[in-house]
Amino acid sequence: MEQKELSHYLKKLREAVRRRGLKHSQQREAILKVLYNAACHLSPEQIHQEVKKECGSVGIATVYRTLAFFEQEKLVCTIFFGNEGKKYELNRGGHHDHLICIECGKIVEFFDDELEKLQERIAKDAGFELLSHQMNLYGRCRECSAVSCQRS
Amino acid sequence: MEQKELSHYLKKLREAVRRRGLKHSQQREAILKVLYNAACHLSPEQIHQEVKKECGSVGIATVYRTLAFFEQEKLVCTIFFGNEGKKYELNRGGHHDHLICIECGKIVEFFDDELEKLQERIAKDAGFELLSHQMNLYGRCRECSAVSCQRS
DNA sequence: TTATGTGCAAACTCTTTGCATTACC
DNA sequence: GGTAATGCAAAGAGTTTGCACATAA
Repeated sequence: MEQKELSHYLKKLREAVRRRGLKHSQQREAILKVLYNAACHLSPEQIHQEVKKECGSVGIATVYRTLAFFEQEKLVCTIFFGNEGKKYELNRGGHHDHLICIECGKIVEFFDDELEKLQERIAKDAGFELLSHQMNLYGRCRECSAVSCQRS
Repeated sequence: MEQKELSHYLKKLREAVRRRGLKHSQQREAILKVLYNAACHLSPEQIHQEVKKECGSVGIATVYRTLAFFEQEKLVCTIFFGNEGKKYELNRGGHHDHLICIECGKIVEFFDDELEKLQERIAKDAGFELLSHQMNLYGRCRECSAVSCQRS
């Protein structure tokens, strides 16, 4: 999948703001930048920390309000990671699912076409019109498996 | 899958209690009964309501402590339903996943062998030792799809 | 009798809301 | 200038913890 530039997402944000008759704000752009630069999925608290580095004083309330707005506008994807709660990532257009290491917390993204088709079939068989899904696979990554072998 | 009786699960509970050198308690059995009789996945608050009907005064703290214990002992399965938070169901032994209607909240359980195998393959390809997974499919059920057709 | 289990209330975490002030158009 | 956006603090929801008392072994 081709990497899009930050300006692409800033443009989408400005369009969404205009469409809804809202006003531009520095904070929304700053939060979008943080999400763009993030290597992984961030919690609201983590986003708050990052945005403060860039934008001085930013309230956590603004982070929550902005994330809710981004979610509605599909600028971000929300993922629930078990006990770790909601996390956010920039919606770069490519749907994917997650493998999560229960030892070190590493998250690996993957996409599997066969899986997507299978889900469609399952939903159809149950009479459901499928809109979205979330699949998390929990396990031990290669490194952590190796470590636990050494221990035992 | 054959339906097991309540006594089967009570026995498992008593074994777990003995194994850990703990003491029997009425509240734990009452909570187990509630889970056994539940038609669907219950939130801690719902479990609390049900247990109070049967057992007079039961603290919400006891419900949380007991659910944590049941979870460790694999007597219950925990499911995260998006914004609705953690829910619990008795572990009846048969793993399954969930289809969730975003209109009416209906939850349909399903099991698909092909899906299980596919997950194993995906995890293996990524070097993960798969321990568990959760897959939720979100969509509109047959009834709700029909209603929204009428509206439009 | 002694350790575990419980209920209650307080504490804590995460998230949302009200309101005065600031920033955008 | 008018309206939306923000920061702060307070309020809520959900969950956990401390402690005195109750209860099982």
